[in-house]
Amino acid sequence: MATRSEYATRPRERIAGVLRGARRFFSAAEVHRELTAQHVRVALSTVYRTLEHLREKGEATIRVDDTGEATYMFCEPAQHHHHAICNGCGRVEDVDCSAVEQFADSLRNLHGFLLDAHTMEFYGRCAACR
Amino acid sequence: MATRSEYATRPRERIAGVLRGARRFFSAAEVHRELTAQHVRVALSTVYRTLEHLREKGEATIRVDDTGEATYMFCEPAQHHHHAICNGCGRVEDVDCSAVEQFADSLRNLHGFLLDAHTMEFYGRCAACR
DNA sequence: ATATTTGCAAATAATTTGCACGTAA
DNA sequence: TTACGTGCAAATTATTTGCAAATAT
Repeated sequence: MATRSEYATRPRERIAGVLRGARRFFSAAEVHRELTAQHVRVALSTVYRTLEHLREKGEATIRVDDTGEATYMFCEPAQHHHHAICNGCGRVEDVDCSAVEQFADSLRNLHGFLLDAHTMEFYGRCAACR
Repeated sequence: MATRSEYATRPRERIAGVLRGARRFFSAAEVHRELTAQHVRVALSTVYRTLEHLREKGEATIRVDDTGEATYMFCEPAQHHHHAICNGCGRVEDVDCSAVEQFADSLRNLHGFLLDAHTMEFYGRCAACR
């Protein structure tokens, strides 16, 4: 027993390589396109499975963009933080925000709402793109 | 000229009626299911078109949920505010948050990031559900 | 009248799945 | 070996579109 998965295969390495290439979110189609450009043939379904696999391992974060497409990015365990996404290059910066605790209090006071979780994203221009 | 659309049709009234029924987000499928339950026959494509139409008119807000499904809710012009979504009943409460201005400043100072827009959502239990 | 809206069926797009074959350990 | 991974093609799901018929103004 103690069946642990984890085979280091070429397709997986290449897919992870694409994510490692830039700190931004990639859709399965983008990863696949990138690999094709590198003359690496991988099935699109494998890209989907691998991205989901990375997420299960906690190595990647998922984000459903406003068109409904799922995108992934390498992202540390993420002790709660938020993302600032550049509209120019897509680069993502982590934003720690402890001030959120205050929101939680006012939410309870003003709305009687008990906070379990929250998401925040900021869009704009990173230092390099503006 | 001055071609203005806007026909008050029965399907549109019924679809709007569903949204009016609860202050929460509905997917096209949910609206359609609801109407079917009310013995109102409307094409699913009409639901899609009508929801999108309501959004264009500024009467409804769209939200792509974590599964990638588009959902809509009636929502006032929305002088910038955020949503507190109940995990129990889905009810949505508006959360005004002027404190965000402060975030904008620290973002610029800490990351050199110029903020254009942002989104925030809070999940938890509303007063009625906890 | 006539411009807009609807229903229906077919087309897309993103994602998932079944399965025979390939491969890491 | 043999359990896990991959490719491929077919199946799902959510959403969109073309077009003739229905409807609001």
